Amino acid sequence: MPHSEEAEWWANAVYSAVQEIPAGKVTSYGHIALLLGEPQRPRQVGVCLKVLAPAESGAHFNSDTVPWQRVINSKGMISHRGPGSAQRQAEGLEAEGVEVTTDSMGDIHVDLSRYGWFPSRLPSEGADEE
DNA sequence: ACGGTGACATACT
DNA sequence: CAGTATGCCACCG
Repeated sequence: MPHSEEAEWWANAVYSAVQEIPAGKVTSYGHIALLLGEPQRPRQVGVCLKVLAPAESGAHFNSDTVPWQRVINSKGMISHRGPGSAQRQAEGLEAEGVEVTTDSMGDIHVDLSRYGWFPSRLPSEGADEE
């Protein structure tokens, strides 16, 4: 878990925003940051997902309640971090109906023009508050 | 304690 | 058009 209130606010905001991504759609780290009003912190979006609690942790936000797999980079590719984790992310997306393609180099692509979700504001925010 | 690294993106060279 | 630099900040050694 985060160690400061700032970090916790940020992580909370990131997870909430990610939960707004409809099933079958994907968005980018940078866009999440943009929606949160901090366009210069796409990396911290990734950091939050990296430190996201495991599903069995019982935390409010965990890898089971937050569709972290719907967040990819702005080029529409899933970067290979751990062995096979990118593959798992791709499979999860396919299970939601997102068509993914793997090129000869092993890079997994998602067609953002078809599956990209890039609203100018979070639907929840547009409704009220702030 | 401190510096390098990283689920990224943009700007500059 | 490809490589380099910078911002951001939690995490790891």
